[in-house]
Amino acid sequence: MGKCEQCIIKQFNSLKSLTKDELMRISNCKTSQIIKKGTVIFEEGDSVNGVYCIKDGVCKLSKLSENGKDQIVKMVVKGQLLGQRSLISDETSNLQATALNDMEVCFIPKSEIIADLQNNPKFSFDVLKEMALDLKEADDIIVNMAQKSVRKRLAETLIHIHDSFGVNSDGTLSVLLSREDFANIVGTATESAIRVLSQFKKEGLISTVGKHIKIENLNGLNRVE
Amino acid sequence: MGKCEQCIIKQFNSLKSLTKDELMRISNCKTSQIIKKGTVIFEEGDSVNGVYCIKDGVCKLSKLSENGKDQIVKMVVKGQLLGQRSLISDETSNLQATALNDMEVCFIPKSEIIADLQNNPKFSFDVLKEMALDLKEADDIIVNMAQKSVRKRLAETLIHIHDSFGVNSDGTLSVLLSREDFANIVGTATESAIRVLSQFKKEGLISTVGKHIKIENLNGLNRVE
DNA sequence: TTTTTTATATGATAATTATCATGTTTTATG
DNA sequence: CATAAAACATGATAATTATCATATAAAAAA
Repeated sequence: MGKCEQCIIKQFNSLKSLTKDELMRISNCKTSQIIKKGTVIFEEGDSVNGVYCIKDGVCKLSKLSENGKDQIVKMVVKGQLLGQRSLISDETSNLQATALNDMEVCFIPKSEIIADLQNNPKFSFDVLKEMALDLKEADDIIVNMAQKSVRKRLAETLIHIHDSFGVNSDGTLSVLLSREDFANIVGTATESAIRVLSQFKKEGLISTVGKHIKIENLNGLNRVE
Repeated sequence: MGKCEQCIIKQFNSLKSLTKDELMRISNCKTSQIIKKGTVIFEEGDSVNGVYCIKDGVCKLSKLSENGKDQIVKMVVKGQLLGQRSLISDETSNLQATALNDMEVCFIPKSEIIADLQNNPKFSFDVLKEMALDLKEADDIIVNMAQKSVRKRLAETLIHIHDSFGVNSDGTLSVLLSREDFANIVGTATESAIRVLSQFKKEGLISTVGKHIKIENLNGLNRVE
């Protein structure tokens, strides 16, 4: 099993601010896991007793609404930490995490890392920074949900996935989502998401290779209202 | 001017975790301000160089959308801190803060308190906790915006204001909002908010005394779909 | 107080989005 | 491979919400 102090993934998240000693200690108690696509990593109400450092793959964070739909609130990708909030609060999770593809993660027990949050100000400040960024992004999503059309939100979602998570060698979006996932990000009915994507295709804004989506006209997508 | 170390307001926010020495130092550099209703405390793009401890009054945090509407993302009331994010990030504010009534605040310059965030783990952990709570609330709002009707959202907004901010002696909601504010919380057109409130009134769920709203049937409001 | 402005109210209509129905394609499974 | 299940697609229609128009009431300003 790899050693945290040598792992390059940590450069992309707050674990980079831990000292070598702290990393070595964590390395000894972490567990490395392979998580299959579709697996629920934790669900609403679970006590998440640690953080997951994502070495590979993507997962979605969602919350079940009373109408039975699963609203996706955020996607967490390779390099990022999952479950940071479990370190800060003793409450159970308010979100569900589900793997969107096969993932490789390291799980660090809360008991092992919580002291570092108290003792290493650089680390806690880093966590604070990430949380502040998450909050800013959440605020933006609220505004989008409240004020923009489904068409616009879906266009922005495609652009966001393109810009933040990148594309495969053939130009298709590297994060593969079902139409239902798109609907659950945008907050609309699955049929509506399908319809809008079909429309985008007709307009030449995107193309599809099987389930994979490729952005053909980024400027056009940006101009969608 | 009052002294922070003797001020009871701090019990309601993370400042309670500062030591007496830290509080005394802060007390010497803070400025006490009266902010008139309607005043913009800071706007999007401003660098907010410190935090406001709210001794009295309420303000709204909003973000201007491209369609010209001002989406209200959060309300900050007496006892809470405003502008915590300025301590963590050097970015300019992504939100505008506007006083909803006459406010009394203390402004603590960032330069004076930033070191405490680094040196006092109890304080920084407290800030972290509040940020985590804000994030959880923001996630909930995203789900509501995405999945619930205007009618439901407005009912929930009334209940939230009732439960979190309390009522006056006559039972009316203590936070006085215009119909436009309600629309901007719920993310709908002002006319729609007006219509739904009129409907609630007809149904006996609420009553109005001038601009003031009183919840007449809390269970009924809870049952709104 | 009178005037002007702003906020509230409500109708008519249009636009957006959801829901239901149904068919096709793709993917999983025996 | 055959068959079942899931995902995708699209039409028809209903429900929700926005927009525009206009009227009234309340608040602010002269």
